[in-house]
Amino acid sequence: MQFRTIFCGEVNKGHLGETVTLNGWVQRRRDHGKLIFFDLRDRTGLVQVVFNFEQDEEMFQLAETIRSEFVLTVQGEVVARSPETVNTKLPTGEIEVQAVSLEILNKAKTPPFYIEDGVDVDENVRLKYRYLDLRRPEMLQNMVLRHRVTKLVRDYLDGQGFLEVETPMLTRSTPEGARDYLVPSRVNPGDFYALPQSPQLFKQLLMVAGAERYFQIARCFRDEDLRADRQPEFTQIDIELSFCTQETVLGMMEKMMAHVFAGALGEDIATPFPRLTYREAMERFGSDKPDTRFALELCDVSEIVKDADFKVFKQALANKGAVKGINAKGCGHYSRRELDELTQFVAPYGAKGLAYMFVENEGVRSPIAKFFSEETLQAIVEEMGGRPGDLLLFVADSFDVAYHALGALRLKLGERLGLLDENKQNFLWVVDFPLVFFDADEDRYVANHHPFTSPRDEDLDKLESDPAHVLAKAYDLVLNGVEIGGGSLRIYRREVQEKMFKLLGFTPEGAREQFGFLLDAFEYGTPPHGGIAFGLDRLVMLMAGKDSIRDVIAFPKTASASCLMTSAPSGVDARQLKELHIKTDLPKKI
RNA sequence: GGAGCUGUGGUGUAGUGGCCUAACAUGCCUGCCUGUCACGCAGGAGAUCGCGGGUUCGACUCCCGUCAGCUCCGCCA
Repeated sequence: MQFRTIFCGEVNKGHLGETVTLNGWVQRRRDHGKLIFFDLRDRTGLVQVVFNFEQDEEMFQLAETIRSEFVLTVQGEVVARSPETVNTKLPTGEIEVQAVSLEILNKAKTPPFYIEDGVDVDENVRLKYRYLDLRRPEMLQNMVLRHRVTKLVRDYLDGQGFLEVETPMLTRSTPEGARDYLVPSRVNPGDFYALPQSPQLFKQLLMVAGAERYFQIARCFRDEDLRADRQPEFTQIDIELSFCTQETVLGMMEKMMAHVFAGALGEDIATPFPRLTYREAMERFGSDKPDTRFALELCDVSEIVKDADFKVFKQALANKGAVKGINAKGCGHYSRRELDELTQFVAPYGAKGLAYMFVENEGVRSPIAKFFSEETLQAIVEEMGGRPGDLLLFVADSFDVAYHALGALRLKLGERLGLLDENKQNFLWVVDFPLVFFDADEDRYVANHHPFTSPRDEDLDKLESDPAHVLAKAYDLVLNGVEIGGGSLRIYRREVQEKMFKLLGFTPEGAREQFGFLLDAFEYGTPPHGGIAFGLDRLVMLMAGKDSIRDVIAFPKTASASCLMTSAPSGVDARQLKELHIKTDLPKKI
């Protein structure tokens, strides 16, 4: 007989008296001799199933053989639990299912770890048995959240007239930017495709093609070292539109974020988002992706200390650097050991030391206090808003090092002082990025964003004379100190694009060889256009409250870019290599 | 390319030179149990302490190397 099939987590008092069919996995078995309870689990949750020896001896004996993670189909009557046996911890705790038939669809080996939330298992094991890890409700919820976010994005963009278009995964390698993943071409021996770092050029060509509004949930690949928020393959919400201004893009994206957060988390996000210029972000927070959930802003005391006779500060200023500080509010009790720890913390960012001053009722206590006049010390304390009980920390170095070190230190202090409010969603646009910066190693200008980013109109004339001070029509979206998206208005005139390539050190021939198709396209009526790309993994990670994008990617890679489940990457057999005309040249293993 | 942390039954941990014939919890197996829900009770099996070398009378413990995972710096247009 066929009964209504129902999800485990959705059985409720409305089904009382009904006989239903349940499919799922055995979460836990509680065997009382002549009475057995199971928690049956599916995507939606748990429900308790009861087997009674007296009701059906044969079925009871079958039930006795069942173990964790067996796959069952159970038919049974939904009955109310007596008040004293209600389980208030379970959404389905007011009812249970009295089994009338049982079929074991499949047995299961004992899993290497318990399928439940909050298990503390080595990530090696979780990744090797990812299919079991994903059974845990927490991980399932992350997948559901990710699905909802992409659906909300699609719905929103569809409503705005965007077309979802797929662009190639096998594309041309470009030396600019990150390392490419290369794919050998069998048909063209010795030639390689590259997997896309982003669909950048294709989306611009779609604008030339008249698509006007394009988006894609696009997989991107970068062969660089990994981090908690960086995987070799990751997903972008890639967006481009024609006939737009920067305001059009930012306004539309703010609405999209509000739509996504409302739909997926039920959270109201206030728009418009605050904006900071790149310069202001660096000066106040030492970062181009500031976490504005807490203050602890950087201060510049260069002007105040410029005449003081302290060698470290003097030297930094003589080298056109700066003396920057941060007021660690309420850290006046820090020990020598804690200060050493902070000094060690900033070392990898290039800071050669960390000067400190304790603000006390009697004045400033510091080993370097003797180098400054009383007035200077007072001016420093005043500038930094110091009150008794505060600790003032300083880095004197180049601007780059001072920002980098203090920006990192600020985050560290924010974390230590418990200032990272997990209930806040602080969106922020960072705008007016420099178009290029000078790379001393390569002895040339390098695009800050990418070579297709448009300079601001008012800076066009500086493109050749003073490129370092040209600002770009570029913008990043930052959420709680994480860069979740970035974009720009693009260059759409051939002559500007050629100037840009020249600035970046391309010869006309070199530019033509690599980007000839783009330059050609620009001659056939290219509309002004621009766009943005969001890191879907990072966005979902933040929404899920996780610290690593691995938790929101179904099958992620480890820090050494390998998959512990499939053992990718792996060697291939000689025949495959021969067919591709590839010889490996590896150092001999000892 | 560099730095740090971690690696002990299936899982999570304890063990910092002889107390280790490696402990605890949980899981697993067997038996008992009709209202449990992290069920309970009794019994049992299960680990060459990541791998290789060294120091030592003696190494899970110290040293060197190596592998794997994690975190960070560099890198990531």
